[in-house]
Amino acid sequence: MPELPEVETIKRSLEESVTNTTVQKVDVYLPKIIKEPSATEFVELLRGKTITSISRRGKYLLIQLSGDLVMVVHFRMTGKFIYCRPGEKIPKHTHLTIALDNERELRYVDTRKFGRFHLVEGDHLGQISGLNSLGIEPLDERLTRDYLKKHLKFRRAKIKPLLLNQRLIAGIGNIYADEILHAARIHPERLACTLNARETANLYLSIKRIIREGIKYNGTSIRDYVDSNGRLGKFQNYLSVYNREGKQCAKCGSTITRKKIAGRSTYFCPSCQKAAN
DNA sequence: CCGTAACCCTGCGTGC
DNA sequence: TGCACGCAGGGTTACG
Repeated sequence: MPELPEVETIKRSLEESVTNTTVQKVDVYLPKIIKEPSATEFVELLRGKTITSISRRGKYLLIQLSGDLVMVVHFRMTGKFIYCRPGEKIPKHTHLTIALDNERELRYVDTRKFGRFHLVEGDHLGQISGLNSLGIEPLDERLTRDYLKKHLKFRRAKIKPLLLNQRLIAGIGNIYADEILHAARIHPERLACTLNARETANLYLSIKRIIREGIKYNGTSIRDYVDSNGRLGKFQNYLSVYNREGKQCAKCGSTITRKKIAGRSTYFCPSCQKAAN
C-alpha cells in the first residue's frame, strides 16, 4: 500500500526510466480506473505526448506531459507500475498499458482495482478532490514544531486518525503513522489537544525521521509493494511495531499490541506508549 | 469538528 | 481438498 515513501520511490524510479519518452499507444482494459476524462479521450489525449517530468504530492503521483497535461495517479492499496519490455508476460490484473517510443512499456497493475487516474490540464489540478485538499508535506520545512502545536491544540480527535487525515499532513498512512507514534512514545488514542510541548516536539521529530527513513530504504514491502522496476523496499526490516503483534518491543521488551482504532489496525507498545490517565 | 460506517475489491486465513 | 465466510486495507463520502 503505497504511502508517501513508496510513492516517492516509484517517482524516482520512473524519473530515470520514462522522462523524455513519448507515448505511442495506450490500452485501457478496465475503464473505471480512469476518473476523467472518459477512457476513450484518455487514450486519445495521451497519444503522442512526451513525459517531461514526474512529481509527487502526498500519496499522489503526477506525470507531467507535453501540451500542459498532467496524469494524476493514486495507487490506493495495491496499485503499481511495471516498466518493462512489451514482450514480457502480461500479469494478471493489468488494467492499463502505455507503450513508449523507447521499446518499453509502462503497465498499471492493481489487484483490488482501487487505484484511480486523472488526466487534466495543469491549471485544472485544483479541481481534483483529494489532491486539492491535501495538507502540508511532512518534510516541508514549513512543517515545524510550532506549526504542529498550532494545528493540534484545538483538535479533540485521537492522534492516530489525525495523522492519517490527509488534510492535515499529506502522505502518512497506516504503517508510518504507527511507526511515528512509537518513535515519539505517544499512545495512538491520546487526544491531539492533550499533547504537551515535549510530546509535540517528539512527534515533530518522529514524523521527519520516520518519513526520511522510509524514503531512504525505498519504502516498505510487506504485502506486494514494488517500485516500477520490480524492486522491493527495505523499510519492513526496520519496523518497530507495524505488523509485529505479539512480538517484543525492541526498546523495552514488552509485547506489541494490536487494536482497532478508528477502523484501522493499530500496532503499539503498551509500555513505551502509555495511555493518558 | 468528530466518530462511525459504507463503499470499492481480491486474496487469504479460518472453520467446518 | 474444498467450500463458505469474513476480514484487511486507503481514502472519500454520507450521516448523526
